[in-house]
Amino acid sequence: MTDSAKPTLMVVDGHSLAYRAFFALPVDNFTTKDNQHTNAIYGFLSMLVNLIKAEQPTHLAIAFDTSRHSFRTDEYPEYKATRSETPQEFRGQIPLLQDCLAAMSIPVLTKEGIEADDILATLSTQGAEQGYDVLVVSGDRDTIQLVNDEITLLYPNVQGVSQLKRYDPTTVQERYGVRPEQYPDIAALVGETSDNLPGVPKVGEKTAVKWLTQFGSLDELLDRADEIKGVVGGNLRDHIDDVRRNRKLNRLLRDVELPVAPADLAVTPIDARAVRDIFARLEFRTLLPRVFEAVGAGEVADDPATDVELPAPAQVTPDEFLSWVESHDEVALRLVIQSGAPTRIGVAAEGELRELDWSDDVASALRGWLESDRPKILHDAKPQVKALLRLGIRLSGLVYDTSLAGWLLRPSFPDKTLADLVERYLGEKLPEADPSQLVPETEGATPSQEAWFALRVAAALRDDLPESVATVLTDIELPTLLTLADMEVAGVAVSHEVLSTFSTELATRADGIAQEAFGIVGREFNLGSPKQLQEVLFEDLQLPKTRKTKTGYSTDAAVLADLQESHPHPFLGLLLQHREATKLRQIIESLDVAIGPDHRVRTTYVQTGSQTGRLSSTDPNLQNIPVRTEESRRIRSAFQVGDEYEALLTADYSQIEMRIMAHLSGDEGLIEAFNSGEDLHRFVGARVFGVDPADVTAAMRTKVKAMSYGLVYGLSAFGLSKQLRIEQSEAKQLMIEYFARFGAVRDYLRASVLAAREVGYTETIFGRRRPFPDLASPNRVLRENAERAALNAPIQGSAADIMKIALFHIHDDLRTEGLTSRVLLQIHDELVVEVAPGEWDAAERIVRQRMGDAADLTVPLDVQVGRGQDWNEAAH
DNA sequence: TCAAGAACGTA
DNA sequence: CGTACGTTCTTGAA
Repeated sequence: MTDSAKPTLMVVDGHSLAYRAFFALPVDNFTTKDNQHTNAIYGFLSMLVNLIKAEQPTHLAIAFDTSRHSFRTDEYPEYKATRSETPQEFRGQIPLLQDCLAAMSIPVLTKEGIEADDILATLSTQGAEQGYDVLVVSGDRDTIQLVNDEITLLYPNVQGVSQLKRYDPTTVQERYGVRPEQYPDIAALVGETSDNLPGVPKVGEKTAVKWLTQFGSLDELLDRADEIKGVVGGNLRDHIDDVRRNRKLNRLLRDVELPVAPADLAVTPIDARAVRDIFARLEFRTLLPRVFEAVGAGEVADDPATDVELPAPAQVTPDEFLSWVESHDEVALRLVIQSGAPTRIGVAAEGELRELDWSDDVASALRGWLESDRPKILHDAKPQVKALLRLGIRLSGLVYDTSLAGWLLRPSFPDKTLADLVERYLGEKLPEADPSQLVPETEGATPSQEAWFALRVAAALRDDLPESVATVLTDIELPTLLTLADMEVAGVAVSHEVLSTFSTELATRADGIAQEAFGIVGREFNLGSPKQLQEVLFEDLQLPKTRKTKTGYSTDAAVLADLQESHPHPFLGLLLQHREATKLRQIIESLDVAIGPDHRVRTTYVQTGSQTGRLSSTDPNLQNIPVRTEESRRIRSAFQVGDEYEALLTADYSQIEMRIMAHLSGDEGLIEAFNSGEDLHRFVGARVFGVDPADVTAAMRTKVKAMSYGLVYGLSAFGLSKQLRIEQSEAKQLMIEYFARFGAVRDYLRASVLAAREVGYTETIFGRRRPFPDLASPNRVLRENAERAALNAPIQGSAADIMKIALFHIHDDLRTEGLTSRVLLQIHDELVVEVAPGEWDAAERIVRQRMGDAADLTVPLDVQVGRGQDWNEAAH
């Protein structure tokens, strides 16, 4: 251990150690879901954490090479020339590693034309002179020359980076037989293959050490080279120039000009929030606590303060509560909800808190205020709005929802809870009771205290939210929230009878199929197990191996269809049928159990559930009810008009994304297509294939349709060919022809991604933003994924904006016109409305008008409306 | 008990 | 090697 009286300076060669980690750790275990390799980052950080813990450095820096080019390559172009290109998968990790280090407040040092080891040499020399114990951590043997009484080298073993060997002057002497400063002489004689520095032939470490001991120094040896006898003597004389060159190149620079001195490298507190963010992005879970432990809890700069002084809630009477809230312009409100009903209410404004238990008296005292436009700030308002709705109270004056604001600011990183936001935007800790303890040690925050936190988070978010995004919150998301609350409370009537009949049918059929399949295979097994299925397909039935997955070979529907074509086998068809039947049955079952006592199913729309601005639907998901096949639509026929209502109305936007594409790109051809009244794909097909619209064949239409939709997703020729099952060359030709007629579309898409790279985010027509840091990533896979998503985001996002605007306007119109009809479901581009007796015409008028006018585009928004007793019937 | 992966439903 | 979601099941590790 080091002398505790002296400060310890640790300097690390980031490049060489990360490179070793890169080869030591299997990449398969260290790849994020979006394909970023992280093995080098993980390995390096893991080693670093262990080092920090073991050595407790007071000063720390990591040095990196800037490029292959350095003053050494200037002098000797062949230097390191035989090294194979560092893999892209490695290089892509370096910037991310440096981001991690930045978050950990560890200085990263680089200098153009200088190698990391020269930086280490300079810093360690300075450190030793200035009275530090110095630890050099490097995987490069040249750093052995730095070792002295003050400077210790930690050098990784062959196995990797988990074990580091300590070299002080004694161990160097033992291992190499010379003093540390003589090591470069040995290396010069022996040569260094990895640096492409040839030494003297037939001279190894043994001989080199013997010579140096004999002659005392390298200069002396070279001067008296003719005294060496034999073949090696001749070799030495022949290669004297090489040896001199090697010695020159392997001397590390100790006087590099650096912007920092050892004293500037004092260990500083880490940025806990930044570390958490980047580790989450890299999907490091176990590393986080190790980092915090190594640096010591007290040294976490941003670690949320747990001892924030909370204002005390004042318990008041309902009347006092009311007069208090009425005396404040803007208050934060928090309702505690249990089993869907309020149990307690708290408010906060200007650092003061008021709260009380919920009761009928409270409800009647506060109803007026709750339903007034007096400004209210909530966190995750929807469940609270719903609880009030069930009591017949319609919350109004919702001016801010911190959950929505947090999501709008960072849609990719949903800070779900108030605690998350408090930590991120206030750097404090929201007191939470430990739910795992029956009698929690720590008291959770009271409702008014939570309101107080929400109030302050709202203030912080208002500062951070760009104006256009704030407009999206106020003009789109908040009205949408109130609409969704009504939709969720309403639910949709679903017939258990229709479902259970169908389910029984499917179960019988699936059993029959399974038995038949087992007969063919000759044994019974679990058809739902991909693993067992692979045995059957590729071993028992000897079918050719398919596309590889992480765990084996794919057996998905597309692959099975391909197999069926190339190697027809009755089992394959049965398997597909079995899958279909069991899948439908699953969906039916999950729907069936969700039916409430009033025969209605209530979903929850997650307003912060997507990165593009779309809604998502859970418990159950009503946005993925099957529709594609005739049979599966039987499930939709179970969604029926409720008692007291007359019909279901469905309304959907036709080709909304292509219309947005036409609007955003300004493509004359596409705009004409939509204004012509002609079927879009027929029109496009006519242009692309140079025929009359009437002569567009079904095949042509299919192709341009796939192309048009593919455009919105950033489709490649490869993907297009795969989907259409045509040659890649044909797909390529199709794309060429398409863009020849609709070139502005391509121009727009290119420009849009380029602009996103510049500003770092995409924007919808209405100003909703989505950040795309990866557009600048050196990792190709990551970057190209980001490019496709960035291409799609403004289009899908604008469509989502438009639908939300239409949705809440329809909702509001229905109410202001005093109608009972109500919106029940939103499925991205479709709405389902339950129409009360006698209200059909009014409802249809409102729906058509509001959907058609939701946005002012250069092309019309076309709306298809259907009517029926059930969802399936209404779709026509 | 949990997380990951495969598969598959929707727009 | 096409975007955005949620759910179900199996499997293997904890």
